[in-house]
Amino acid sequence: MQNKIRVYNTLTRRKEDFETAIPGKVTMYVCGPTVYKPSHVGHLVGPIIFDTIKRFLGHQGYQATLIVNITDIDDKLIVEAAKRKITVKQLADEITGDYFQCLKALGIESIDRFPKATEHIPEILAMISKLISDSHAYASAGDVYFDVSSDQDYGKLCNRDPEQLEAGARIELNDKKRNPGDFALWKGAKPGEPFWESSWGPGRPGWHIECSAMSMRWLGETIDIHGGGLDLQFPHHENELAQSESFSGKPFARFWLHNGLMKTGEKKMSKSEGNEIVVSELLKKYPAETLRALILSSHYRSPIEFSENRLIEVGRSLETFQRFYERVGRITNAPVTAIPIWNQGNSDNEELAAIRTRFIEAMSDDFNTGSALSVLFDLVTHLNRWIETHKLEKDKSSTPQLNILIDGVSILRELSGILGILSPNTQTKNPDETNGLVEGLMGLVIELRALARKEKNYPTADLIRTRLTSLGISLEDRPDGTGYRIE
RNA sequence: GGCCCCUUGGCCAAGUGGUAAGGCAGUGGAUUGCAAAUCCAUUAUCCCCGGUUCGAAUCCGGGAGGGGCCUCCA
Repeated sequence: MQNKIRVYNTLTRRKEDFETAIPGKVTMYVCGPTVYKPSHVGHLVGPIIFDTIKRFLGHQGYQATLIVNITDIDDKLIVEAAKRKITVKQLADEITGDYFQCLKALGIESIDRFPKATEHIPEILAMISKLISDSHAYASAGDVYFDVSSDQDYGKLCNRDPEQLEAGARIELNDKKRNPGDFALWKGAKPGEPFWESSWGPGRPGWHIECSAMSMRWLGETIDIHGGGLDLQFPHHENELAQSESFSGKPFARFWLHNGLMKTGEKKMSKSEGNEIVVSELLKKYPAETLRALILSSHYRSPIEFSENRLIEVGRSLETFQRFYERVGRITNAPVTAIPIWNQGNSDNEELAAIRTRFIEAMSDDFNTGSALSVLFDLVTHLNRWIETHKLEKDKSSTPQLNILIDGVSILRELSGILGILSPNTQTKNPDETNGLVEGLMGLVIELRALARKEKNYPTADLIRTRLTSLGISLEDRPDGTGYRIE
């Protein structure tokens, strides 16, 4: 029943058949944010993509579990909290709240758990202890380091020899380390810093160990999908992989998926570049679905150039769907949401079935959302053409043709739900529109204009329309009457 | 310096061996009193040079341009 899914695996650098450890189940771990500054657009790329992947896997019959961690203890948090004269906890809570709001706005509700580093200190300590006793790590003056030379495979994820890594020679010099490439599992606390007690003295976890500990705690020693931004491939994921497999002796993740990075002005968007677009600010100006659609319009491994122009362009393309929904609503005399989603695509109509198959195949090929989205445009064009060919706007009685339209809408709702976009009525409505006053006034104006048109008083009719346009209201004379849209 | 990736129409973007999806913008047509919306049509020497092949955007080699990682980063 399940379609064959192909996935690009960073570890092997090729597309592979997607097979999970337990048939029918998928465990997914995606690296989340370090919560010290509000989320920028780049931070949401991963969540949007992996949310979409989970939706699709669910649609294909998998039972998927998705976990995204929150890094709530880290040097950057300590610095930022000190700068703002608040505690690390206060800072983490505030920024985590911002992150959750962004996720909610973007329709990301599929994440099953958000484990926090600070809530997994016992697991982290246990893991470090075992790594030390297995000679994969060593304590050194209050710190604990992972011994890179103890791992034969080190470098396999990013396809590099340890010597090449050292050749970079930009690794921080630290005489507590045996090898320059060794990385901290535990960092001894300096005076005034937050700390947890440990056998090696007071301190805090290193950056990478939390993900290993939390991934294993919630999903087991081998997970199916480990995801994150391309910039995490090294050193973060390489180190996670090394310490996890040294710890368990088992493969840490079956598939490593890395999403491309958001760029602004040719450069990667990042806090350190100082070119980041804060999501909460952006969402004041643009619907969240537009941002989501922008990200899904290209392949997840490609870099995305962010600009407001792009966002406006995508928003414009999305209007086609909203207009279509309104058009269908007028034909069926009910909101389009009243049309159920059958989720099985068992339309008798061959053309609809073929379109649906194209979508599933696009998604099955390494989650090609851009290609899948184009299928949805084709579907709407097909259905608009269907409406015109069969004059469904003029003859609204129930006919086989109308039923096929409804089949098509059901499929559109089903498929767009996988991408998490194109939901009806999600465009921000003008609040005035809901209180009935505008509606009443518009009815009056349209009636007056209809009278003028009847008398062939076109200058007056056009004056009304032009003036409304300048107010941001467009009139549309349709076969079944005049309608209006507020921009 | 090392490792990796990208380059498709005005812009964005699918497409890994059989002669180019889709979106935005533009143009022409249908429709309309005129528009809008919708539909139809239309816009590509696939960065350059060479090679492999009956056949390449797709594979190989070289070149140019751009990006990522090697340090915190989604």
